[in-house]
Amino acid sequence: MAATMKDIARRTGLGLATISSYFNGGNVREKNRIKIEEAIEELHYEVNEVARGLKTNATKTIGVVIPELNNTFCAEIITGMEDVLRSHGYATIVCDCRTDKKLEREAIEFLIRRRVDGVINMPVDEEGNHLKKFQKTGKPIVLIDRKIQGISCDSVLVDNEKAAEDAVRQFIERGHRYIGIIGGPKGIFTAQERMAGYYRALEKAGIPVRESLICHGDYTIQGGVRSLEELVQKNPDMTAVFVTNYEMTMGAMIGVNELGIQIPEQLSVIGFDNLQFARACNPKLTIVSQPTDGIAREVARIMLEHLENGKKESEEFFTEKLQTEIIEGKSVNTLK
Amino acid sequence: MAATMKDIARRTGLGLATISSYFNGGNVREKNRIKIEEAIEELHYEVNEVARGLKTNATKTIGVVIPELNNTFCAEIITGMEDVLRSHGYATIVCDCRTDKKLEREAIEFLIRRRVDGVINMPVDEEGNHLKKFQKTGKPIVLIDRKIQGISCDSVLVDNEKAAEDAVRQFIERGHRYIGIIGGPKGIFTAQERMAGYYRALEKAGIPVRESLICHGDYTIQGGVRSLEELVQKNPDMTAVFVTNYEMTMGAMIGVNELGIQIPEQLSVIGFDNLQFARACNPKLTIVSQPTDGIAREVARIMLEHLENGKKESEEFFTEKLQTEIIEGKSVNTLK
DNA sequence: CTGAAAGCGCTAACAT
DNA sequence: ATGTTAGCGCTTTCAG
Repeated sequence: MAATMKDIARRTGLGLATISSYFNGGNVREKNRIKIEEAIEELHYEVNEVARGLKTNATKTIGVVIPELNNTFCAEIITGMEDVLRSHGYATIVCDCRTDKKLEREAIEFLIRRRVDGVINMPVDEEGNHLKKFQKTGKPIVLIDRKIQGISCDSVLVDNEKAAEDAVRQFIERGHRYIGIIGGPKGIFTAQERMAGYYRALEKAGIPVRESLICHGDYTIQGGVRSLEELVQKNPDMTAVFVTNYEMTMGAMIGVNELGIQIPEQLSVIGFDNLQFARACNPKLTIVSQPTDGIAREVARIMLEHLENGKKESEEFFTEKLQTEIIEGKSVNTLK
Repeated sequence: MAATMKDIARRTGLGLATISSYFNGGNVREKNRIKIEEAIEELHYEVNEVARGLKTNATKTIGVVIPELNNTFCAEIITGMEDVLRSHGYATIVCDCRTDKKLEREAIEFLIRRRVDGVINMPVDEEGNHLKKFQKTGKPIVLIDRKIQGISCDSVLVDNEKAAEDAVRQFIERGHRYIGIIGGPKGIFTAQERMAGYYRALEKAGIPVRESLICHGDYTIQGGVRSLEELVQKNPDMTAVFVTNYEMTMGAMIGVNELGIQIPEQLSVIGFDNLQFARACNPKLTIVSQPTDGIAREVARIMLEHLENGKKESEEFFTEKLQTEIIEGKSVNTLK
């Protein structure tokens, strides 16, 4: 068994409180401090955070629930958050709910049982029912990518509608009129926003919407492949396509390759996320780039603020909206 | 404050042991079971795993320490492991050590303090010093991608040497003689093995090794870009290049694009990992594919076996070696 | 500055 | 089958 504080108390002849005080930054006589440190060394003592957590009712652990770890956007966000949280002594338990509402709810319950100090969630269930129970604990929740009515908490979002509008306008300005979109699942907030941006850009330009140019993918690579094939097949006159997340962008490129379509001569493309992938494409892809690292650090910062300063429930909750950026490649053709 | 077992004992008029027994699969009279369930419902009771962990000396938590979460190979492994571990009630704490030995050691200490039941590690420190302390707890360790002398534990590896040899032989059989390699960091085990495979393939074919064709990257995208540029510049006669991980493969493709090199006419390429990326390249990339999901599930399975069956320290430790596969694309030219 | 003692929420004997 | 009780390792009064 691992050494305990009792062991080191016995060994040094000191009382428990002194040892505890040593670990919690209290004042300990120089002579005793040395004795304690020797004992720690010899006994290979390591604080038991579990016991500490039980006593202090704070586990120094944050639960993170995301739809797919295997999605670059999510993975990048987690990397950034984990970095800052751990540097503040917080552990991160990541739960991948596979874009499944039931699993998402179970993940939250799992985290409640483990008494995490806070939850960071990129929600699948737009109703937020899964969060109600955690909300009752009074511990902080920070949402990524979506605000939820009825759950009072901070949210860090991206201006998805503007991102999509900008991308589509880019096509329009270059003379495109038959512009396809590979959107996300209808139930997903970000997907709805991006779709709204598409509509708005067309509307502002007075271009009529054609149903067959709109395709709802599922944010996966295979979905991207299928959607691209479908769009191309249904719309021989389509000159441009906007793809609304990274996985589907990769899928669309696969489709383009496998169909032998030339970019941008036969088809102009604007993708989403992952600048490096865009650079690796030939020709380089124009993409909408989200500030992933900024989101990650912002989310972690907000969470820490709640945790350390004990931000009260009564206070106002923030909704931060970060801006995206279009990184130009050579995948958009200028017509005429 | 959250409800406790005491609360539900009071509410039902039952004793603590009965409640505990209810939660741990013991026999409880039908009438009481109903009362208990009602109380749970009304009080929104959720088991406190922290307290349980303190008592049972088992946190049902596994620590995972990896070099880069932001590396697709790692992210995929984690996804798979987390899936099976959580379905068995285990939480996963992931620590990204940024390929830094000091951070790796700190991560392990962090996990020791949190009393995780086991550690899964894709080690950066080839000496394994960081694991010594955890080893003393007698709890299980499973290593990914590398075996470490002196640390007795199971390991799940990939046959890297053969993987590289196969790839290089593929070039040789198609008539290539000036074959470059973008290897990994010299200190990394998998990188050494892949490099060894390169040497072996050349040796078997009687092709002399030329130093300038060997480049040590750092397993990052930028490293891949730089390495490709360097190889091309130093070796005007190079006709093929083998890239030894995914990130550098993407980097190499970026380099190829930015230098305007035609694949496979001017340069043949074999990459590593990520079939989907290979498909998205134009032309489709030939790659060495690792069985990531297989590794993930195997690692998780081994860990669970230790945890549930209490596999003894005295027993033999396994070293499993999984095979890779070459997925052919159109990026390898046949010379004359 | 240090020691003694209570208790966080749970499990696991041991009684009944 | 159910109740009682003693800790698990720590923090935190409260005394001294």
